[in-house]
Amino acid sequence: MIEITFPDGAIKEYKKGISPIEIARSISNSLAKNLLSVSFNKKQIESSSILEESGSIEFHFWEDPKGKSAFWHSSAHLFAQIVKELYPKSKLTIGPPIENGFYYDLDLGDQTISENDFEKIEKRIIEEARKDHKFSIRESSKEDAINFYKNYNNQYKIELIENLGDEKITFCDHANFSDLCKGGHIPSTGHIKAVKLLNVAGAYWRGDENNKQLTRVYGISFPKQKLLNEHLELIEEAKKRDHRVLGKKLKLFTFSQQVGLGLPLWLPKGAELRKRLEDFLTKAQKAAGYDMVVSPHIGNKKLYETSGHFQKYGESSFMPIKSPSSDEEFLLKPMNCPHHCEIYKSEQWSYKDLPIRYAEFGTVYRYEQSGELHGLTRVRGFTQDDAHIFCSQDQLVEEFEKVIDLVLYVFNTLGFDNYEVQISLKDKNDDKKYIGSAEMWDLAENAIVEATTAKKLNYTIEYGEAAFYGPKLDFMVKDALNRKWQLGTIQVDYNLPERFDLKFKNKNNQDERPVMIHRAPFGSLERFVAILIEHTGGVFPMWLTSNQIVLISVGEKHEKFAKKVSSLLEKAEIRATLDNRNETVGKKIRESEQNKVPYMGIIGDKEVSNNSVSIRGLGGDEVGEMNIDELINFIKNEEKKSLINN
RNA sequence: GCCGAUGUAGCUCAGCUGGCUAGAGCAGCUGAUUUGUAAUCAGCAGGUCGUGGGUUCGAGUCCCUCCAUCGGCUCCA
Repeated sequence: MIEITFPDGAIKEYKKGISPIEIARSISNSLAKNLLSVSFNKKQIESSSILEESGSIEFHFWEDPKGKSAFWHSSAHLFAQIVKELYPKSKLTIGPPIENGFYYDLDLGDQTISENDFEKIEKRIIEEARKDHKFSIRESSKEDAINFYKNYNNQYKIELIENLGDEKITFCDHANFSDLCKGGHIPSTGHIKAVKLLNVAGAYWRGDENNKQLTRVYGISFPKQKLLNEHLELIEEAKKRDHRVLGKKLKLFTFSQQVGLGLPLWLPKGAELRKRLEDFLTKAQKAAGYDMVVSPHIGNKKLYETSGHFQKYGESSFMPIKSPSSDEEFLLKPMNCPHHCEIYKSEQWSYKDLPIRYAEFGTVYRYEQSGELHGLTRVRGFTQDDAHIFCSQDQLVEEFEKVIDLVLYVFNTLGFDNYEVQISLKDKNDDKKYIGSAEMWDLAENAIVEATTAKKLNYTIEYGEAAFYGPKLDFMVKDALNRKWQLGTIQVDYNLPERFDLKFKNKNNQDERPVMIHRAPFGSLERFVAILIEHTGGVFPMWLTSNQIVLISVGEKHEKFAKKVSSLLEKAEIRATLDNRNETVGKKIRESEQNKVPYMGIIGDKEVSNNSVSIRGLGGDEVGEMNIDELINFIKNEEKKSLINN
């Protein structure tokens, strides 16, 4: 007998050799029927695996991410089976579950899969799923496994097997199909009731640009058709929040081919919004002891050679600008740090002066590859809310923590509560990508981990994601379609102070090197506004919106009073506009709704005689009739609330 | 940069398997209407169908080039 511990702490005895699905059945049939996957001693296994020893068990269902992942993993197997059937010459490579669905990378040889083929593949998948094939795991020797794939001439799988080392090699079988796989499947294909292939894309083998490009097919599957429909509706809804769509509708920004790719043009409303964000951060930074500086849009190439940026990015950047008179060359400023280093160097510093904090809304230009441009989130000209802190080693962790506070303050005020905190360290196996000594890197990495831990942030560590001069702490936020974007970033840097020979006098009147913190709470104004649009759906908080209230006059005879209200609101510094066009009230309200203006003030006979305005909230909330002073107070109060509440 | 898809008026889209002067709604302009909580009515104007080439008696429609956009990959100081 073996003892099985359940998540609630209950312990039950079972016969040795029992499988998890049998245990589930012993509890209830419906439990077994809905069971998708199982963890035994925290490790996800097959529900048909034989249990030889005591341990803890946890059942996974659709509602559980581990259940979904087993479900999508298994769907990828089914997909692969059908691909091999419809495209016999194709070679399978890898096909993992992802956050929303699964993908499979295929080498199709001279064949192609296009979106037109999806329907027939989906149909075959469901036909096959209905046959309720069992998934079963089978061990294999390395030799047999390699021979199996030699028959298929599949060098990819062979490479995978060869890289497995001494691990046990297993296949997963279902129907007449086998795939190299380490396990974690649903019991049988019958659970898969709906499948949708989403798109095809190119993807490099093992993620390396120098390798062959494979065809990646993305898909998603569900245990109920209804869930698929809901998922597709959700995607449609999310697309409506796309900042590129809303940015156009709300007249915030535009692009022009004449101006150039990835070079955003801010329209008046967008520029206003952006300015308000800048003012908000400027105020917070002033309170946190920052000083504003300004640096030019170009800099001598030598500046970036000193910093090391030119050696790293020069070839793949905008080409240097030559001056007419001599052989000097300038670069469009790709980052602000070297300029701030030179500003620091313009004076002598004592330990008593530190930390020095230079902030600048610095516009920079980077030649991003054309395929990477994406609305406002990835552009070639953008403004960083940049700052550089020069401090002593013993101030470092405290300064870093203060920056975390500032980033969190910005995120909280704007309602970004779903951020991920990522510590980006260097790739230990590829030192060539980085500059600076191992000791410096250790100091920098430790400082970040220490400060992040002290702030009790829930972080993940990503190796190989560091900047070339130092590790960083990134705050990642998702867009409407769940794509992750880096917004806030904080970086520790020992390298630039060295390269620029920065110093200060310490207590013993000796020269000492400051440490540098690079930081940007927004990341860039462009990307931040993009994500803000997608999160708010264009309904900005009162303090930020460019138009707080639209006054709507009912008829011509109300215009005079409406104008008076309008000018009184403006005098009170309320952002109000007057819609006195010769249109119906219904139409004016509709347009105000579409423009996402938070409040509408209706002015007709009643209001003129009462010396009042009737207020309607966005979405149809009736706020009520109020006189002008009340209205001013109301708007002011709403504005204040929107800034404090979050 | 790479893979795939797409590109018709300011915007959203129709235009089947190639066949007369390319359509609609919204927006715009003009006029009528002076309006009470999500679209008043009528008229007008607006497109060398992304670009350049080719096939054809004939191309928005088929083929190729380039450009741009979208979804990914790679990259992201």
